[in-house]
Amino acid sequence: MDTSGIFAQFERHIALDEKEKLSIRSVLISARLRQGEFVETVGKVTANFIYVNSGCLMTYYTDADGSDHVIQFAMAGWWTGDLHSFTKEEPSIYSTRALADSEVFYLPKADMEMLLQKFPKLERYFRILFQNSIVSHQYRLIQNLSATADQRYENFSKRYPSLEQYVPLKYIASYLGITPEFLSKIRRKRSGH
Amino acid sequence: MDTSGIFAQFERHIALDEKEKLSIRSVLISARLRQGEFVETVGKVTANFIYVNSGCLMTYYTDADGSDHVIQFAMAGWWTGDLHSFTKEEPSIYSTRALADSEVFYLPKADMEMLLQKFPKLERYFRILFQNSIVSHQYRLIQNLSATADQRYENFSKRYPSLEQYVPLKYIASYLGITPEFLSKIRRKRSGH
DNA sequence: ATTAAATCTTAATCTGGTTCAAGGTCCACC
DNA sequence: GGTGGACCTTGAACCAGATTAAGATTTAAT
Repeated sequence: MDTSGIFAQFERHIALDEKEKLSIRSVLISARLRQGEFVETVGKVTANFIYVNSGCLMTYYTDADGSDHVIQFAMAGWWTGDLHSFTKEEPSIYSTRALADSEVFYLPKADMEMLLQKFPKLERYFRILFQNSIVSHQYRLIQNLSATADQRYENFSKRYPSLEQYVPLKYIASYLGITPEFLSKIRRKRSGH
Repeated sequence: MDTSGIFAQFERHIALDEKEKLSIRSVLISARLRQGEFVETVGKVTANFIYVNSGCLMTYYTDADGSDHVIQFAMAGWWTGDLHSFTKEEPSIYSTRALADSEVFYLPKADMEMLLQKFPKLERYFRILFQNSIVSHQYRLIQNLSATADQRYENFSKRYPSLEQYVPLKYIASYLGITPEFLSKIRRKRSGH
């Protein structure tokens, strides 16, 4: 599978020489996912950090009532997975699945740790990645605390216009923290009457 | 000011020798804050990453209506600040202030970058710190999406028992995403009738 | 092509939580 | 020791969004 995308991603924050790329390439596991296919399931330890090369993945939490709550969508160029399970090696409370046919690279935990030891600049890469991710999480939190469903939907559409193609509305509703029915109402109002 | 706490914190994830500690100590700026004092205010660029040595700080967002929404509390041993403003050097949308008399260390951005260059193991420290922070943020997001105010309050009390001493209830309500009035109602129900 | 399943919409009703307004409590400060 | 101010509580009216149930539309499998 083509690794130019993932290296372009690394090189947004750090420089890599051929030797380093070779090491990284040698541990990445490429996989093709069919739409709907599960990557991680509740109860199993997350063995890999996941890079989305193409397509779109979704990570969600299923509560006691059986309702799903979307934590994040991951498009091409994003990393995803359950960091809690991955870090602590405890069973995951989330599920991750493909929303469209997708190509991903798995980075197994042991290999990731090896790479981090061997190339400290990768620590820098992931430090920056996670730092930015915190900013996004805080932004979303603020949105949920202070904006109406209507405003949240508008911001979501602006922020992730491409997602509305891939993603069924019910998952967008879930991401926004509302029901599909209410999103439907919002959309009708928005579209004129 | 006593730096043993902050180094103990570093050493939870990385080992530091005396030379490294000296470098770090030489750039940390210690400060004492009075209860209520502002550390960062809306509209100004966040110049420092902030370590809380003792006491308790709070970071919050003030929306268009003038309501405050608490993003995080930071107790002794925690780092805090507006990572967006700090990273991008854009005006902060958050305020940070002391909830009790507190001691903090400021780590100015330029010094932090210098330290990260000089001691790559600090990249590792902050990578782990941020990685864990993402897990917490996701946990809170899930709570807000799937649990009732009642459950959220219960979980908060269990998770941060010490905070209920420092923190006025109205800020806990804000953190939970409800009004003080409704928190009051929840507390009454909880305490018998 | 046909059917079944998943998704999206509509409308009526209901509820968790807000808003508004008032009163009570606990300080700090002159 | 009283007065002002921040905080907490209470209750009534209200609303954003949930729930329930039904129908309409799209998608995918046979």
